[in-house]
Amino acid sequence: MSAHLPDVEAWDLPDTTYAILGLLTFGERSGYDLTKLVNQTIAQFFFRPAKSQIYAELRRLVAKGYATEREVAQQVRPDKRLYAITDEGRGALRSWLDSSPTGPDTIRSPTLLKLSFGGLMDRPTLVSLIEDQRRQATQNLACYEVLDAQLSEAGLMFASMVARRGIAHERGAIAWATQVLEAFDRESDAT
Amino acid sequence: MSAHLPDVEAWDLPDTTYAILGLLTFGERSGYDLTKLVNQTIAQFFFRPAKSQIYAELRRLVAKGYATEREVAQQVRPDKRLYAITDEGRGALRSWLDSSPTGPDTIRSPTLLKLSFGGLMDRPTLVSLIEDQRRQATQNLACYEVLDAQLSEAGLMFASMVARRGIAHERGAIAWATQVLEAFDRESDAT
DNA sequence: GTCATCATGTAATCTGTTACATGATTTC
DNA sequence: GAAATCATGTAACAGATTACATGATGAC
Repeated sequence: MSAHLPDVEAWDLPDTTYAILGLLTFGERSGYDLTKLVNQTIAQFFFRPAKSQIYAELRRLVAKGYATEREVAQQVRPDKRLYAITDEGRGALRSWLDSSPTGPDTIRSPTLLKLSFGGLMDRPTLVSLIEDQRRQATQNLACYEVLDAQLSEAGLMFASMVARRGIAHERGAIAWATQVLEAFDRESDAT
Repeated sequence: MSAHLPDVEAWDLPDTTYAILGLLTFGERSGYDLTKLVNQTIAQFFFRPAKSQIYAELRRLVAKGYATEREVAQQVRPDKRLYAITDEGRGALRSWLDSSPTGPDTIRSPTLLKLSFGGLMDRPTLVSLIEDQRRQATQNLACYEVLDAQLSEAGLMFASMVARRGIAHERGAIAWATQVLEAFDRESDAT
């Protein structure tokens, strides 16, 4: 029974797939175009798939019927394949966007991992580990702030919100690093 | 020439490997023990390898000479293999800890990814996306705070520092979410 | 002229996740 | 006695990174 129901099915693809699908809503693109896009968009800061993966996702989108592929011959540049989102694809994207719950954020922090074993490090190394972290966060913060200003100005509200999450993140990192460094200072004094 | 120099070689293993190696400094453990350890230690919050990966890393550590393996027969429980760090392993761990630069933090945030395509969502869905995020962050914050208190009390300074990074992170998330929700409110009013 | 960069991608590898297996022991 | 948990892992698969390839064009 219910053989004519549209397959309820698989919106359970990896996030990466939907990211690419989402970018295709901006228009027909090649794998190369998309690679540049992800490296330029804010997507960059919290999500940066390798290009070979982008190509893999494009193949999958076509297989699923979420995008169409068409070959374009070029004389001076290598031939390319352009991908365009289909109505099916738009539908899938929408239902992913609407789906809930959304997965939790995950952080990979080599710094925190090293710090966990801080007992095995000597003090100067530890201090520079945290100082590096703070320096990096300070730089990132500056980038995000410039970006946010540009995006706001351009009226790209959502992109700007994402950039602001970056700002919040880096401020948190800086405050934390400062606190940790102070703790080290106090400890040294107490010796 | 220089055939007798000790292989300068590979401290360029994945962080996961060093994480396991680091845990082995607490003593001889089985894969099962380590699995529990990573799920209990603070490591949990920013780093949570699957157990099958832990077993894979243990095999690699043995192959590298960074750990030794010994089989222990048990009658009532299944037999097990215990792994112990070697001096070589301690050396490798140290040089990883001391090495710099440390890789940058990376964040995977499905919420931010969805928000990037916020233009395709309707307002209520967007709002609940952010509200969910804030709710989640609030819960995490509570966990971290309890944890930090316990760790501080126990004198586990480094673990406590890591927990505090979690606290900073979640506070940032909450502040950001609040700001975004206010922006949505203002927008609705302005209609 | 050499080297970087644009413009397109594929192939090989490796990391990480989910699913599978198994037998004893406690819990309800 | 059925269901959950302890205790120990392996196997299969999927996601992601790095390395490889190729030819033009612009920079120095």
